[in-house]
Amino acid sequence: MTEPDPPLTATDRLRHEIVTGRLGPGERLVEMQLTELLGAGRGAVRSALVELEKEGLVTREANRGATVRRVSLAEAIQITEARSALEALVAAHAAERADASDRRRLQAVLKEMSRAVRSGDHARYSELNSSLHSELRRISDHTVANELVANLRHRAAGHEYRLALMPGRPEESLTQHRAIVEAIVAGDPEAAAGAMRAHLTSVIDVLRHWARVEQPAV
Amino acid sequence: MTEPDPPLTATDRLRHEIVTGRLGPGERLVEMQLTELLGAGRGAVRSALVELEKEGLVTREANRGATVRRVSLAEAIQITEARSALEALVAAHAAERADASDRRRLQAVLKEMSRAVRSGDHARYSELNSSLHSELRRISDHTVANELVANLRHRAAGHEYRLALMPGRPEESLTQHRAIVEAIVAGDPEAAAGAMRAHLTSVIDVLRHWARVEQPAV
DNA sequence: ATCGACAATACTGTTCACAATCACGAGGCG
DNA sequence: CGCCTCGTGATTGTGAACAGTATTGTCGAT
Repeated sequence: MTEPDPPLTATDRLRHEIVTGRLGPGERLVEMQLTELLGAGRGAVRSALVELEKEGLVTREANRGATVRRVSLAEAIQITEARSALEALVAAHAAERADASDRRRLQAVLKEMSRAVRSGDHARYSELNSSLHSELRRISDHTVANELVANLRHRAAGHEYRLALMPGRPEESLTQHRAIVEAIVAGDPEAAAGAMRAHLTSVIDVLRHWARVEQPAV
Repeated sequence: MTEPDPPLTATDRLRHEIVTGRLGPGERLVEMQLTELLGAGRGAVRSALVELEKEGLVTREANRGATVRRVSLAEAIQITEARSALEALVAAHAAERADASDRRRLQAVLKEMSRAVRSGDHARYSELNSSLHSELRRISDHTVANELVANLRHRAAGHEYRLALMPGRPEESLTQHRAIVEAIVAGDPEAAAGAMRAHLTSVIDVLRHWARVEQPAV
């Protein structure tokens, strides 16, 4: 009810297919086929491809068509670095602006996350993680940074879905989130930015670890 | 000869018209008129409008057409904050990767900037400023962050062109750039990031100053 | 004179057909 | 046997016409 009108566009649908992995990296995106898949005219499909190219989810070569973008681990690291810089900014702003009710809500989400970790409920934890970020987005009220962050999260989605499966990772992630929330509740922008950076730095470390373990190239 | 093929697209031309101010904020962008201005078909024009909307230079309302985006001072500040976070990252990476020849080039550019300030040559200084950023972009080798920065610079172009005209501003800017270059030459990522942040923080301060001086709204 | 219905206008959004381009493979030629 | 040339098919890129929608101007009633 709070949302007045979410008329999912063709672009939204196509993006969803990509970030959820139903259209895998390297897959060809033929305009005519997408018209059926998305139930839209070729014009709308073309427009969607142009948009998603700007978002970094799709590559297009002249006269050769579009494919789902293949993002290397090196690029995933860059994406997360950029996210780190921007989310630190968001956290700092949130720390400056959070009022009493905001703080209560953040602590409530955190407590639920803690519960989800104890019971090993990954799906629930991931969902709460989204809630937390959503709260930060709202509180920070930093449209520009938040828009860029949303884009970057989509881009790296293919690499980050594995994070939750790492043994011991949820516990580590939880303590980091706790540090972030505490800094914001304390109204300390510097600490909030630092805690957020620390969180994403640890994500980057995991990615780097994989870079060493897995085959370097395809 | 060094550039193999720069076939300026319709999008590039339209973006140029906007960032240079030849198409002012709020101006209506009628597709049919743009076909003549850009020498392209309506399809290409539509595509360009979609792209520039994603870049934040244009707003489009359903069935009501597109206009040049009006970016408020508050938004310009947000844009510069995001730039600050990302350019700090770029500077840090540059500090880590710069080799001997990179350092020489940076110092050469800096020396020329100093000369341009002494002779009061604003145009030359602005040009060298671009050169410096271009060097950082190359040295840092951080595709993701640099792409976002380029976008943000375009967005705030309408507000930043006035900066150079402020009395005493070039001198202040020069010492800040010197600090950045010195940190990179010293190979100190933390210092480089800090110096870059300080530079853009001072830009933000100027914007905030204007926010108080000028009429809040149009 | 003010307001509402209603027609005229000016666009955008969509569809269709066709031209342009590229990948692939067959066939000729050294 | 390798390489170049030339069809052929698939797919993108483009132009023109048409439909849909918001805005503006007009006219009559009150």
